[in-house]
Amino acid sequence: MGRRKVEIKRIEDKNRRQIAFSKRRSGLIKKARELSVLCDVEIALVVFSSRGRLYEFSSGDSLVKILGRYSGHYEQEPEASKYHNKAVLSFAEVLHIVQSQLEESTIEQLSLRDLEKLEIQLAATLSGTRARKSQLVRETILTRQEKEKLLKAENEGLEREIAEMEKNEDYRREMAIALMSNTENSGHLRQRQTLMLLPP
Amino acid sequence: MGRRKVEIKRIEDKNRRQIAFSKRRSGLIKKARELSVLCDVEIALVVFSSRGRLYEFSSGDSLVKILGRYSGHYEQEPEASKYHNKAVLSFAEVLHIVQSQLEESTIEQLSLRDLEKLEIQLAATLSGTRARKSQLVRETILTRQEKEKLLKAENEGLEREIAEMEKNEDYRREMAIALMSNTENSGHLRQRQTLMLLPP
DNA sequence: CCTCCTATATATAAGAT
DNA sequence: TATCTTATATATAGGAG
Repeated sequence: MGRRKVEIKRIEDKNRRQIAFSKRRSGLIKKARELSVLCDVEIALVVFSSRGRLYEFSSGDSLVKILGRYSGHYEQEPEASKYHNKAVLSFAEVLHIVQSQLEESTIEQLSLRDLEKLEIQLAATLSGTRARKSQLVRETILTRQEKEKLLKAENEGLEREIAEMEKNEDYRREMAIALMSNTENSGHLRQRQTLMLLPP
Repeated sequence: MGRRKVEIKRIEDKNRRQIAFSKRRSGLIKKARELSVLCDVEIALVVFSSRGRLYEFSSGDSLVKILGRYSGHYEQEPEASKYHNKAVLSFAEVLHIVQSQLEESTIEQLSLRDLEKLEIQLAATLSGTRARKSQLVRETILTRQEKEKLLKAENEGLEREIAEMEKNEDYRREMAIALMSNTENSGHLRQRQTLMLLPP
């Protein structure tokens, strides 16, 4: 698009590369914005320069919404939903670990803006792992036995989660959202849900 | 860039919007790929169509690498560093855990189980940032105008979430649970919760 | 939803400031 | 490095299949 055609391969000249980066980065972000506005869609774009600088664009109102759509996407994947159970297996455990790391330290001191950046990046990263996972899931076949084992473990995990939820008002909603994306059609959940809905 | 100039605002005609989405989406992804190749940088791009489909591009060699750059970025932020350090440390810890769990493998080679562990941890970290964010929001002094704006946006988001959920029986109860646990300080939610709890 | 077509609108490579 | 200029390369709107 310039005076001459450029091959799409790494630009070796450092100077030219930097100029191209600057121009194309802003062009890319502009395009992303246009697409999100014109077509009313959510877009998250993150660019890391080779020197570690971060550039980003997000159409995002709230990440909750984006993630909601995201899980919606996978929830509708029939193949994958069968196996999502697995993810719940260690959720409570891991959540506990991560929270104990983050809670105490300085996540508390981050600004809203910083938190949002963090969210965007986590979401982008997450989407990468999930995409890869669904690909794997399509290729994977689990035996019935394995499934049963997982279900059992999952129920144990859920009990812990619920216990935790009841301890911490602030996290309930987040937990539920997180759970939502991992518990789709799990029949063994219904009973527990019913208990929640119809407390004594 | 076509037969006529197009204003950058939501395309109301559904058909034209869909066509523009398809064309521009592929154009955007192409541009992202070109930028990452030409300038040798990491890029993550995620696009959610309004109907929940997911499109993405990632230059990502490995997530680990991207995460590494992420922490590098924040470690090098001079002004914010005193606040970021701790958080970055925590994040780095998480990263370390992930890495030690996965040992020598790259993300491309991870097992389903490992990917899910990674996903879980990311999701958990995200939930931590979101929880912290909503706390911050609550603590922040907002003008009445700002509050109204937020509530309106939130309700709109909720309406969409609910619309999506109503397509799927299995999620109703989970959402009800999630909403239930936030009844306390969100008056604007109550009405909707009732609807959720007592479906037609 | 694609692909192909064509006329135009945009993006951008070089160069200059 | 940021901006402006200009020639050219690309992207894409509208239409047809």
